[in-house]
Amino acid sequence: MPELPEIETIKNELSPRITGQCFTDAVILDQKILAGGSVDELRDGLIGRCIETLARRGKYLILHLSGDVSLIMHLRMTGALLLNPSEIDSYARAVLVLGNGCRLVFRDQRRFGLIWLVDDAKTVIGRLGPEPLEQDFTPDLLEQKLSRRHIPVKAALLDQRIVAGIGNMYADESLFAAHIHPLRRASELSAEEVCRLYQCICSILRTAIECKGASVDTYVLPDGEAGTAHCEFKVAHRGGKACAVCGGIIERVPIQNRGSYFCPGCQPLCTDQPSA
DNA sequence: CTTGGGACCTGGCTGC
DNA sequence: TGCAGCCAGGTCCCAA
Repeated sequence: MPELPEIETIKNELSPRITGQCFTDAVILDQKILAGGSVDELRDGLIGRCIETLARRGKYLILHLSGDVSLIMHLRMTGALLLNPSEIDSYARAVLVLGNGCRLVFRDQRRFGLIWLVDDAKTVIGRLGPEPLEQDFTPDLLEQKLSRRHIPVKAALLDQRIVAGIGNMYADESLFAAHIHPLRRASELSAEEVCRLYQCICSILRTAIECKGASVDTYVLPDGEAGTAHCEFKVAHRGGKACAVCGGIIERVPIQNRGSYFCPGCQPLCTDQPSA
């Protein structure tokens, strides 16, 4: 699933290859990919505009275009952005053609991914919380936000208004690294625990970016290569397997209808019983 | 205001 | 072998 490290990787890989290029054509193969407006409106708004910069906000990829317009993409669960793929298969939803001949293909099995073309990016990303790897995200800010929420801390980490870009995989990995059970109430974490969680979130995300993302399910880099961040996973998608730290069996519990994986030995629900 | 649950979508897996 | 049913999950929307 593309989360912050995967989108950051896609941005980094695409940026040197498409910055400065103008759109010469846009073929929308599945109208459902458009978050608003018609196919003609998108084509009219896109063709002739140049890509000035690429940015990422949370799990959104933002292409700042000439004329103060932004093309925003969200890959949701199974989306991928491919640059000049050898084949355009039945899962291709949009093909964007650039002046240098490059074809940027939005591929998506489950048809949840979305594209916006807007004058003001804030209409799409305005509600997002702080960027976890930026300076304005601090342990104090995280503690302040978590203290008001009486939901499981795992659910709080998935709330993009609390912190942007964390999804199911990296929430599980961050909680494991911080030795915090995913069902602990967000508001009941100690200041020390929140600080630990903050450090683990930053560390887990940075490592995943260095690995160019986690290729579970359909995520690949724009050139079709796989990332390797999933090789570092300790609990995510490892239900029933042995914990590499304590040897216990990794369990799965549903939280907000999402599978949450954790090690009951390393992440005790009771805080007064230190882990092995 | 907060919280919880359903909808969206389809490939892959399980079980009969 | 065939098929029904369920699971995966990011975000939005609605109800309590």
